[in-house]
Amino acid sequence: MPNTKTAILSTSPRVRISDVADALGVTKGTVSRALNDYPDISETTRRRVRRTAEAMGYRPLAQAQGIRTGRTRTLGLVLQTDIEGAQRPFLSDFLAGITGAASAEFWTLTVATSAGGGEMLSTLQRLVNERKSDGFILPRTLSEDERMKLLRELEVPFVLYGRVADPDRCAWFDILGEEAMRDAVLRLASHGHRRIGFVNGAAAYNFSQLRKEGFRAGMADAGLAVDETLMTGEAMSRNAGREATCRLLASADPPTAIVFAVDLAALGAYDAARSAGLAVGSDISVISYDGIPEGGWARPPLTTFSVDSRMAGERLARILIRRIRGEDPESLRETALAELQPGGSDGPPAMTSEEIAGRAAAAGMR
Amino acid sequence: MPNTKTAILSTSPRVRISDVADALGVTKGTVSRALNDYPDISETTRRRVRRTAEAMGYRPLAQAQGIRTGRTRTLGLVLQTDIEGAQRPFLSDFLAGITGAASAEFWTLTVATSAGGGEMLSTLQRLVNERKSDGFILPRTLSEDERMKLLRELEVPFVLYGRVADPDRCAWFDILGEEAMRDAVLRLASHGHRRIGFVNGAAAYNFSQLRKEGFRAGMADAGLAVDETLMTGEAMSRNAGREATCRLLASADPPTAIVFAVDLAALGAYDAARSAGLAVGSDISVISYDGIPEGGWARPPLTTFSVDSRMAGERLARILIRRIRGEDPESLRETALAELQPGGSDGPPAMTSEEIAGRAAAAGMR
DNA sequence: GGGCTTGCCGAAACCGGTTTCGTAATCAAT
DNA sequence: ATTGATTACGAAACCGGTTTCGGCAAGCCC
Repeated sequence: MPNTKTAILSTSPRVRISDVADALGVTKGTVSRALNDYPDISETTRRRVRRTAEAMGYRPLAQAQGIRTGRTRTLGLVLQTDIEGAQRPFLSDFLAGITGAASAEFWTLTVATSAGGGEMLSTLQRLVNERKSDGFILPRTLSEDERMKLLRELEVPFVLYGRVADPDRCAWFDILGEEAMRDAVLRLASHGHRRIGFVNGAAAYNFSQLRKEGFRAGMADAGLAVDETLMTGEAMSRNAGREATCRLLASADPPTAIVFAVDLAALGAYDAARSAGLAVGSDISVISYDGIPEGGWARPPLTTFSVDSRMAGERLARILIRRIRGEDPESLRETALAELQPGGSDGPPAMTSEEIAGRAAAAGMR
Repeated sequence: MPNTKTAILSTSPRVRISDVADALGVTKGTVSRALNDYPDISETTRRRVRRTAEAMGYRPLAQAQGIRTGRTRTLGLVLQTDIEGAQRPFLSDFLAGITGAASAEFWTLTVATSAGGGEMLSTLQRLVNERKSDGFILPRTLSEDERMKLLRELEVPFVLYGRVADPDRCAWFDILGEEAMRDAVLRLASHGHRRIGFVNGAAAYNFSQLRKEGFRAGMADAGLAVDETLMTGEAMSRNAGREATCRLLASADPPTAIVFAVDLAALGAYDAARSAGLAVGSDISVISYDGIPEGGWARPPLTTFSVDSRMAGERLARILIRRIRGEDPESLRETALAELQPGGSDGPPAMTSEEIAGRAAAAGMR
């Protein structure tokens, strides 16, 4: 009866697979197969191995497994840093969500950044090539997303934060922004608004298409006609939001309420309203989407549909892990709703469209 | 003459060390030693190996190296997510700095998060144990930093973002916040202010001690006496800043200017000033520190000393890499200055201390 | 010219795992 | 009882590197 050491009570040096094997009197191959659910291991042995491994605190070294399997239980996230503010406020929560869910299954997160789109692709390549990541979370899905194309080609698993028109081999998680936009319109309509404008985000993002559709759906549900002159977009920053608002206010028959696809842009509406001498929340109503903290500090606080970034990170991580483990992407598509966070930026219209036009003209917006 | 393949023109599969060795007609041991500067390789061979490896696009697989060497060219960063807003605005830039500098030397970044301090320590342990990180960047240095103690004990390299009293085996990078506080006082004094208050951050952070000293140094340089009743602290959020400001305004002989250690707190001063009917920038002057974007949107824009987080990330990454490579920590200590970003929140005093006291009393602050 | 270094490299062990292959033992079928 | 298939595991190769060890050849000294 050889090999009957009982090396329990592991000190600081790592417990290796051979330690577990020795303690059980089997070979490390057996331990490995038992832990990885190979079919040629008896149920009895599997249980014995499981128990002892657990008791000894054995955790396989991901990088050692990786040299044979090619996988190291690592998620990848490449952030694009040249885009306007966008992900800033959420980033911390988003990362917390991802790493929280990942570490629960003993996975980790590798983060990289890139400036331009080209650099983005080469960064993905590099991470794949150096096996620093088994798959990727792709935030900010574009309608035509080259990251997606590349990873499909390389046959590297990924999950989108956002949806996409061509769903071939795509897993995703997304917040139903279109529902929020729809609800925003209905809420404004119930306040009594009939002329409602829409300021969208950049058209390159897939979410912009969806939110626009949601706005239209809301208008239809409310029995209101969409005035195409009150639809504008490409507003991803506070400044762009201010300019877009000024354009709407300067129109012949300005809106009494505006729905924004992006909070940052909605904050610009505050600046524009101040210039025109209009009070946000009464003279002009604003509802937006994102739930950034600055919205809560604004006066009046911004009414917005807030997104739980931490939950998004968690669910994305879990989906990606299942995807990497080989599950069918078609079955890995989840969505959630944004949550209305009522502020003081919307209410019954205190002014008519004509009166607003007058104020705007007086402020020299026309 | 065996082994004379010339497997140039690598296709998609990785170039392995054995490919390089075969191409040169040497063993992989020789290639490895040549690339890692072993002394027992002739200069001629070393150059030949270098050139061929480069030409073939060979990059060693970090995880494969790691199983023998224990190191995988990976930096670690553990973010604490339960603390108020603090790092939010900078995080994206900070990460961009770290990963930019890291990837330039073919290193990567592993990010983890933790809620409490205890979880923080176990997360560090886990990353070290699973060899997911060769060393750590520790942001937000505390005066008594347990992370530091743990890593010292485990003999894992780290670099502080911030300085610390006990510099034993510590490398660091820091912004000289005390200099900024000093300059802030001098600027206010040159405006003509003589009663200047100070609102510090949380005392647990080492930077708070330093910034307080900087404030005192500035007062001394300006020939002004420090009134201890005008010194307060623990203001890390907008709300806390508002409350601290109210306390100062409610004092018998309130300040005409306040220096803040943290931008977020300074924004709270805007709220307090509004409540008291005081105009920031004239009735009451404010200068702060951090350079968060919200400061620029405030009205008037916040005068602040801004920190280049991207540069901080870059330098921290470079220092940590050198530290991991074995350089002496004593030689790895760098600092930089914050840069004054003038806004409209400071200027010559438009009111006396008595007048301010009157306004505060009228607003019911007393 | 013989012994002793020294420089330089090949051979092989090693790191901590996974996976293939072969085979002893068990079981079912003839 | 013999055969054939199955089960369950040991032995060993393997992944892509690093590091130790040993030995050949050239250089040095006397």
